[in-house]
Amino acid sequence: MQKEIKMSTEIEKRVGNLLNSSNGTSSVETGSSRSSETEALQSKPVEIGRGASLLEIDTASEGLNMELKQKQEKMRETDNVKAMLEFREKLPAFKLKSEFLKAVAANQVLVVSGETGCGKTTQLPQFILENEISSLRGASCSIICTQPRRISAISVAARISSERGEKLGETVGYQIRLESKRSAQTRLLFCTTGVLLRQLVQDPDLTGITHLLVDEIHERGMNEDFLLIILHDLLPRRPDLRLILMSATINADLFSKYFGNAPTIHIPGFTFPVKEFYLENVLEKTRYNIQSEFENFRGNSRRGRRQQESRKDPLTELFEDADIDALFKGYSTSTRRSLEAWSGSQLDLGLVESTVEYICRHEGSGAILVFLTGWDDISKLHDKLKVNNFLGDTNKFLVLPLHGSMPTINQREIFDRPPPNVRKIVLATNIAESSITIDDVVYVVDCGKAKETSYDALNKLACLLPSWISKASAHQRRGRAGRVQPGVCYRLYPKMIHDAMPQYQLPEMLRTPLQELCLHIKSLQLGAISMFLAKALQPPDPLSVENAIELLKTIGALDDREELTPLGRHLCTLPLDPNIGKMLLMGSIFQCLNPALTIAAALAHRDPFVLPLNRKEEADAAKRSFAGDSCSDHIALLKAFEGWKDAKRNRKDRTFCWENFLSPVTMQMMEDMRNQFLDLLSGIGFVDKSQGPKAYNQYSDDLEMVCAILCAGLYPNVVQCKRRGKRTAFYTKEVGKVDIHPASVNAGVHLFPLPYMVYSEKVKTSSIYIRDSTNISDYALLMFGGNLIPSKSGDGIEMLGGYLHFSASKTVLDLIRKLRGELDKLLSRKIEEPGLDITVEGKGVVAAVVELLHSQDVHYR
DNA sequence: GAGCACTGC
Repeated sequence: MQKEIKMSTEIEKRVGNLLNSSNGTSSVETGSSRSSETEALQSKPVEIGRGASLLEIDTASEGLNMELKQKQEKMRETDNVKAMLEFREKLPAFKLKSEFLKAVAANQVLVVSGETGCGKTTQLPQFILENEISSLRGASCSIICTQPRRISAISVAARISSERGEKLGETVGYQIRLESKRSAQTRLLFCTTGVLLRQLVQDPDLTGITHLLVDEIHERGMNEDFLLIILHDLLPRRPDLRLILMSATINADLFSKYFGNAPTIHIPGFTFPVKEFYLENVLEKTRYNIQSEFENFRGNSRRGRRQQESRKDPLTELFEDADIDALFKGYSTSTRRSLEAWSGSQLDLGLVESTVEYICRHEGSGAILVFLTGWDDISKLHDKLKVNNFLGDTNKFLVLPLHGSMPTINQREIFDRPPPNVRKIVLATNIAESSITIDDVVYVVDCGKAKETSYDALNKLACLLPSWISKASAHQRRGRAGRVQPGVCYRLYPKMIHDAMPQYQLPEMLRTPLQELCLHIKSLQLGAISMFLAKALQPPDPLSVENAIELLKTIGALDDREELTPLGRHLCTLPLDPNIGKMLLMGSIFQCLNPALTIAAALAHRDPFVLPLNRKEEADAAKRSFAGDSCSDHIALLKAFEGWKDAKRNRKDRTFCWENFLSPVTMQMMEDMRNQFLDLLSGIGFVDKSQGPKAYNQYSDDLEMVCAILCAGLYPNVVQCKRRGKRTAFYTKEVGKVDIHPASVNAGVHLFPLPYMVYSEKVKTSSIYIRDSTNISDYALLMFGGNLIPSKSGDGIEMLGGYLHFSASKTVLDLIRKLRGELDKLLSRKIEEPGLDITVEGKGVVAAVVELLHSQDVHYR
């Protein structure tokens, strides 16, 4: 589609005059649009600073060694610590203390496997600390233990401090993003894996660290897998460093092999037994009658179903091909009929409800935890339980939804024991599998599925689809029932399906886009990206790696030789997705600092808008009112934050959040992250804090400019809006037609003032959705999008590898090319020399760009 | 005509 750009002669004249008025830029080559970012940013590396290491160690002094030892021994005599010790001695880990310490002394790498409740996380790091201190090495030891989640870093550090009879932050501390409790005396530090990875940029050899424990590696998170590759390379350079890998029992051998058959210690678990039932047993107990969704089709319902649904997962197919009558001979007719009708691809909420009802009627007291896949299931089951009210008295039940985006997420009710005779029923997603632990759960109902991300490298598409969980996850879910007493787990899928489940989930590195990881690899100077990633425990698909590198080149972070450009080096210092980092930098450069900080914080963290169960329409309206007529989810986020800041000044922030369906915790996190970004921008010279906020916000209230900055950052995430009669259809280069996500402020809007959208997230679920979007103009794209390529016919401009075409009169084209050329020159100078004041140096160019952006609405309506 | 797994710097 050729897009014609009509510019009024008046605008043409005004923009031209402004451009020509700019300092010393009269000798512009008009055809030089290719000399933009990527090329111009290649020279002059930016120094990546070296700072202090995570634990600052005093030079080991004998006096301090003795002092630490005496203090430890003195504390052991206190009643408090004695009582703690009594408890600790009952943990399975305690019996292996000396074996563990011997193994640590004798081996550089040790793998410890242990089930939940064995005490490995709280005891093993503590054993090392105690041993070092009593061996008079307390002053020089420096133990780090990484955790995948912030909460566990804090809670484990707090637990160990109290077991030692100390205050948190003395010898035991923690450090997570934007929050730490540690001191000069801290010898054992719990941090998130992400914090350690950032620290590695400044201290690649982990100088001074004596012991490193990496916990929960069986989860196969991206950070943990990444860290293991780095450590694999680091160990030969640091023969004195001790590495202890901690994993659940399941796949300890894999890690041992990766580190040259490192010795393995196993610690038995310490939880109560949990009985398990599968679908066939549950049906026998509940007598629930599963109705086939294809009951209306002629003949065999299963065959009818198979004809209806073309592509199914192999597990579901496996069961549908099974001979039910032969396999389940001993079972009742009604169970067999239900098994015939059961569909593995669709959750039967009636079955879930009936199982919950069965537990309430026939089992003893104790909370029920139901694992479901998402918001929809939780909402529907919640309504069903409330409406059907199967046990008459609603006061006897406390039904609580537990979903990361629901406003109830921070309520204490979830953890509190309900009053006697009241049964707590928690309807949860995967969040209750490892992030949130509810102690009093005795019954688990597991639907066997979870929404899982995957990455389609061919279409460069992230997917979020419900799929069967792994045996490891099923085991973990079951274990949630046995924390305080023996429990029961009701699995709402046949045993046959369970037996066919994959042993483990695919590692995150194989399920996610890799651009942020690739940038991190470059910043740590770990060599060629694909060579480095090939060394992983399970290396990602080369095509995924290629896609990530290509994207980094497109946005100008890497050059043709895959080396960091000056822009790329700046992006390395920002803990953000490269596109969002670029948006932030561009915002600070073009005088939109406050909006850029806010939008970057909102996109990097979770969505501050909560999704309440019953007041969806109101929540939707609140979001739309923030967006006004901007046609932008990003502007809605910005306005919501600004409103919150105002409310906070008047101490009305709680009410403001409640009325506008915002999460107070997320808003606070956004504010803290903004401050961190501001510090980092100041560190690399883009912001001079002594200048005050006004110095960087000249265009912060200029909507066109803010949207242009979004375009600069989010490119090449561009959507074409095409009019189809009274509606608009949306297309991307990679996957063709897409839909606006129904939660977007742009959903249901039929006509847009401007011809393009930029977005930060595109996810395939039931359809391919653009989750957040901002409507932008041709001029925003021409000034801040990708490089301008002359079209083959010579009378236009192309972008996005020829996907977008623009045509205009020769004078207009020349003006656009000239202006863009000047803008790119200014930008590269600024990026090489962040202190440069573009309001002085590039006054004319910037003014001309602003003029052009403001004229955008004259040509599309 | 429709929908929002979960972490982390």
